[in-house]
Amino acid sequence: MDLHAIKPQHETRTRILDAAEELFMKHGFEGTSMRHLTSTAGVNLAAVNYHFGSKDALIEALFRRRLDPMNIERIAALDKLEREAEGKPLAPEAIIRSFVSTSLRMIEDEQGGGRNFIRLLGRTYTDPSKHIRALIGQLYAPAMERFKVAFGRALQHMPREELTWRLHFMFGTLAYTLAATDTVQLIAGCKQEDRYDACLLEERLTSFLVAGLLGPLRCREDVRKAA
Amino acid sequence: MDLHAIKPQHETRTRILDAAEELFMKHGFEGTSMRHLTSTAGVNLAAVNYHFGSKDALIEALFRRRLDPMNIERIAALDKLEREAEGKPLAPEAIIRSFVSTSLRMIEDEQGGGRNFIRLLGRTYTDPSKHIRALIGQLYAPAMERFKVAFGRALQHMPREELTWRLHFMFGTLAYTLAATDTVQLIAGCKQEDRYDACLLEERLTSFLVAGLLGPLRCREDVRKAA
DNA sequence: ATACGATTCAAACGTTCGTTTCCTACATAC
DNA sequence: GTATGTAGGAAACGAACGTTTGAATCGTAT
Repeated sequence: MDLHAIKPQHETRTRILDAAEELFMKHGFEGTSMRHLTSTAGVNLAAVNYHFGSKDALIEALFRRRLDPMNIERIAALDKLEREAEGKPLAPEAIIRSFVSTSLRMIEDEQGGGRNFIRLLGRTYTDPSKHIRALIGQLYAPAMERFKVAFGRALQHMPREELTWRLHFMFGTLAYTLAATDTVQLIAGCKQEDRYDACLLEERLTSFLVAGLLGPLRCREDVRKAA
Repeated sequence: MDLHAIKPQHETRTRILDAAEELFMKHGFEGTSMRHLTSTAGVNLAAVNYHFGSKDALIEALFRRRLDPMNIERIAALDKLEREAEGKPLAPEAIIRSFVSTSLRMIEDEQGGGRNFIRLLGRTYTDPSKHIRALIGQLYAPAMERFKVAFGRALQHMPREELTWRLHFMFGTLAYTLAATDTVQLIAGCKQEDRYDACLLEERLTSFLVAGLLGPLRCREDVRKAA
């Protein structure tokens, strides 16, 4: 339990988590067998159950490892924004950026498994398993609450209900963008080169989200008339 | 092979497809076993392999049954728009509507399994399996090409590359919205009542997408400066 | 009545799944 | 030295998987 023993102590766990990110991203949770997973990680078949307890517990540990620091970072970025604004309302674009860039920067993490995780995460928002969706929702809850309040303050003229929906759409756009880093082919004709240019992607995505969030409100009559 | 024999002939197939939509949506492809599927459908375990050949072939048939008519309907709606416009460029909002409303109207299909299918479809755009994503892409290809051209004509000032990305974002927003009809809780505080009001949802989603699509372009300098 | 193709059925196929067991290896503490 | 607790490894567990088989059943045409 001494300090100089810590690294080898956790090495197996880390190898398992890294392999899990890669394989769960490639083949899904149910599509990845423990045998495939442990042999990719270069550990014994029993290692997952020894270190994590079960496959489900491994999945939970996998998301906690990345998501908790990510959301802490997001909240810190928002805190910094608000400190600098000194009480003045924040620009919606700045709030969006502080949320989005945390995810996008991880896409460029080539050597670390960040990119694998991000794609996996984007897809898991709509995972079939209620249990997994609940886990993700729970891990996101603190940051989400914080950002909802911030957007509410920045857009005081917008009805709360409308805001909730627009945040939902924004969140969905981000999730899909993260998950579909190679589904771009669906909308054929995309150049390969800038697919992973996270900086350019952040600009494109941000301006889309800002426009969507600030788009003109429709009054009830408009809605009824269109129906 | 006579006409009066057709209904019972296809009843088992239909029962299987309906049950598959429900269970694949609830538990995913790999999470749904043939035993669970066939017992839910009220048919024999061997029926799937007899009528479809394999589980994979069933998945393909499932998507073809709904997606082909949907895309035909979409293209027809676009044709009608262009006929009525008599050569004048179409309003982007009208194009968006003709794509989106086909999906959203199916959400309200309670008794038919339309809602199940739509949620399943929205999630499958980012399915782990390359094979399945390729299938979806192939089934969408004709309609997608058609809509890309229509948007290109409606937005001649927009660089093709930018347009491609915005269509990608729009498609993602729609996909997530369809898939996450109960993940709305992530952005907590949503009223239950209007969750499935497809008409209201269409208005909200359309105005978000229109705003995002038409949002201000950023010139290269803006992008660089922000980086 | 008989023959025949299409469909349904119970049972079994071999494989793979997540998990567990039990043994060994190796530290550190006494 | 011996004891002790942590980690790795080989083998096996029972259960569940997708698929196949061969016989039974049905409706229809001869």
